[in-house]
Amino acid sequence: MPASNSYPSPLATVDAVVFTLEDDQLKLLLHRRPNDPYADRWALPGGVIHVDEDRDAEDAIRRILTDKAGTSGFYLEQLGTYSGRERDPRGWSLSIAYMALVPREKLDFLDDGTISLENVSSLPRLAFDHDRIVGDAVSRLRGKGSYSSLPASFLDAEFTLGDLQKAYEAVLGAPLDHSSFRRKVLALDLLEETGAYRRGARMRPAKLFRLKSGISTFNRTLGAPEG
Amino acid sequence: MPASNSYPSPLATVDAVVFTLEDDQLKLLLHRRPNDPYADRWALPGGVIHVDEDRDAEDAIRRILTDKAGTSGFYLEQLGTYSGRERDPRGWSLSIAYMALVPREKLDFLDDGTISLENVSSLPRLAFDHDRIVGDAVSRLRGKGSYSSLPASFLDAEFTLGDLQKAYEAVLGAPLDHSSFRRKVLALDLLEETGAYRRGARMRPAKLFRLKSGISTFNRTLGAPEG
DNA sequence: CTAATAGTGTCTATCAGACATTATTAT
DNA sequence: ATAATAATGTCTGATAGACACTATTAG
Repeated sequence: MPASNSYPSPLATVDAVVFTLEDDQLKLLLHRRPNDPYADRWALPGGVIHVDEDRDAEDAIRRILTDKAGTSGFYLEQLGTYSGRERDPRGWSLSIAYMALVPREKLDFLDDGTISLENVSSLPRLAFDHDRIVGDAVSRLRGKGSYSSLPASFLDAEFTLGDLQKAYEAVLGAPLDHSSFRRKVLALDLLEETGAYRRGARMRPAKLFRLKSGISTFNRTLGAPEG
Repeated sequence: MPASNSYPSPLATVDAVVFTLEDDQLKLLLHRRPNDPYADRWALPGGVIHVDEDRDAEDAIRRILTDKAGTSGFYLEQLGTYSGRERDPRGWSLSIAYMALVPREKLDFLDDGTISLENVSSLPRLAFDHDRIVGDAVSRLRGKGSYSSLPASFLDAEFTLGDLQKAYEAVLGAPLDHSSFRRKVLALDLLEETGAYRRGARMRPAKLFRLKSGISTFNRTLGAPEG
């Protein structure tokens, strides 16, 4: 319920946890802060909403990610909003946090030391409350990974079942049974064969698949995140 | 990444979708707007964040719900943030939306026509983008209802398995098999008997249970929201 | 007795997980 | 032939869903 004008509005920003897969490892994109507060500390890429330019908050984070990571057309989902008096030393602030899943090849940034890909399991301490945001993002990714086709967002449009299984394993952090994985994924009827094959050194060629339509949520679980 | 001060911040508000159970029906709390825009239209209860008074956004919505619905100590979860230039005719705005689950007896409001409980399946058209927020809230509630103990939040501290099943059925919008429900709920080991019984007219007394600890997410599904 | 809800027992189709086996390529 | 990955086959224990049955109260 938007209303009156007697109260000052808190500073509104957007931040993103950008996941990608590199060497079968789950990594995320960090940005080194040039200025105070938390100068030189790693932080999530983000920025201030431009009310004259951004149609909504999602617009704002897409603009910023295109600027900082040279990427567009990726999976993006709102994580939640982090707010309060304590999270920024400059005062009451509010950040709408997003989670993005990007294939490694779509990321294009200057490797000048201000942007870096870090392994999710060995992150440095981050600025603001960004450690907490990353924790929430990893939980969400793991959770959704077990009942949706989310991990396919890390892959190119065409991929093999082996690629897909590796993506799921990286997301869930656990190995999956080869046979069960294939059986269940194919039973979900989300993939279609392209007709082509990928050939590699000294091995049987693998069928290439692509995602069928817009369906992305399963009824059956794929891996076992827990017991 | 909170930052500079050259851009104006959008108006920041909080709104809540307050669910409750009345006559085994899923209902939600609406508030009739006294002023423009959308004067006389039903809307979600909400209000502006008071940066001098509220520690964070959750604090703000709790303050407002206590004022408008006379309730506190209920289940509250952030739904998401709705933002943009179009959602409020007065300009770029941002609302952090919450979902609350409250037992009917804990709701205490004046029945003066400005606050009302409406059946979820027959809602009037709401102000702003509140129809969309309610839709998202119902989806979330249904989704979580099938793999968590969320629906128990509608009940008092002590309840029978029959009460619990009715809560699940109201949330999921479908009848559940009596025997399977009991078997699965008890297997989850989330409940403990109080030792007492509830007696009713012409029927066998039912054991009273309470929720055990803070656990609330299942590994097994309870109802079938889909197939 | 009956009505009403509480609570238990059992059968069956399905399916996840484990594991074994066969297939196809490059060297 | 061998190494490597792709793809298929089969067995088994667990369990969701359906349904029938028994238990305990008030009137």
